[in-house]
Amino acid sequence: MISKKTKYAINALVFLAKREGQGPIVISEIAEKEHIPRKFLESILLNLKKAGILASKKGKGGGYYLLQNPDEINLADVMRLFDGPIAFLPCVTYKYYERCEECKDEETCGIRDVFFEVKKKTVELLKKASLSEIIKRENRLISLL
Amino acid sequence: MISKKTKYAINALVFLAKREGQGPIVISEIAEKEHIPRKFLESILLNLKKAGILASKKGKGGGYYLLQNPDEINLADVMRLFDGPIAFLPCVTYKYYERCEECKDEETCGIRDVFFEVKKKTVELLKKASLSEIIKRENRLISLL
DNA sequence: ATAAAGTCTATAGATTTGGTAGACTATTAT
DNA sequence: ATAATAGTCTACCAAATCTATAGACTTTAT
Repeated sequence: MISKKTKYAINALVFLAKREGQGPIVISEIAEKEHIPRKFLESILLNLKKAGILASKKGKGGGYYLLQNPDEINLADVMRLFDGPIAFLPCVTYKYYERCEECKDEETCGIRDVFFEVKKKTVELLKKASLSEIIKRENRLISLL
Repeated sequence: MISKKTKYAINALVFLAKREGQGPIVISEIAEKEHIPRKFLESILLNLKKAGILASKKGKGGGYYLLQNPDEINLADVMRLFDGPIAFLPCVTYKYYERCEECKDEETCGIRDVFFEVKKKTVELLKKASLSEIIKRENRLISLL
C-alpha cells in the first residue's frame, strides 16, 4: 500500500494539472478541495518542489504550479519520491539496491527472479501513468456513465 | 517492499518444498539454514499452520511439513497472509476493500483506474509464482551459469 | 506598512515492525 | 514412569515509520 503522503501528493498533482495555465494555486485551496491536512500538504509540496516537479511563488498572488509537463510527471517517479522503491525486494531495485541478508546466492534465486518480473511490469505500468493519462482515464470513465 | 516476516515465510516454504517427502523438519534447522531468528520463525510457521499451508508434529521426530502441494502454494497467498493486501490502494483490493477518504468519486477516479490495472497484473504474476515454479526457476538459473 | 503566502524547525502520538523471554503442552524413546 | 524433544501460547519491548500539528520566519504585492 502506498502511504497517505504519496496519495496526497498524487491528488494534489492531478488537481494542479487540471488547472494548468491558470497561474499559481495556494496551498489552502488544494488542501480544502482535496481534503488534505493543510500543514501536512505543505511539506509534501515542498518535497515536490525540491524534486523539480513543482515550482512556487511567494507572497500575495503566490502559490504552487507545475514545472514539468503533465505528461512527463508519472506515478512511478512520485511514488519513488515519497515511498522509496516500488519493488517488493531490495535486491531487484535499481536505485535502492541492497542485498538480502538471508540470501545464499542472488544469481540463482528463484524468488528474486519472480519479483524482478513483477517489478518490471509494475514500473512499466506506473511510468505510463502520467498526470495527463490519469485525467484522460477520468474523462473516459465519466463518458461511460 | 514486503516485510521480513513475509520474506522469511517464503524462504521457509521453499526450503520445506525442497525437502518434501522427507518427513517433518524442526524449526531450528529451518532457522539455521535460512538465517532466520529462531523465535521469530516460530510465530511465522504457526501462522502458516493456522492458514492450512503447513502442518506440524510435536515431540521427538516432530517438526513442520507442507500440507498443501508445492504447486498450490503461491506468493500471492503468502504475501496476503502476512502483509495484507497486495494492491497499492485500499479501494482496488477485494478482500480488504476500503474507500479512500479523500476520494470524491470512486467510479470515475483515474488514479484508481491505473492502480486497479497494476494490481490485476501483479496478482496474476504472483498467483503463478508457486513454490514449484520458484524451484523450477532456480534450477533454470543454475543451468545457465 | 501590512497582509498574504510559502519556508523551516521542532515535536509528538499512534501504529507497525522485528524480535526476545519464558512458561506450558504434547509426544516419543527408554 | 520419566526424561528429552519439539511445538504452542502469552507477554513484552525497542526502534522505526507514519501522520500529523505548532509556531516562528521570510518573501512579495499592493
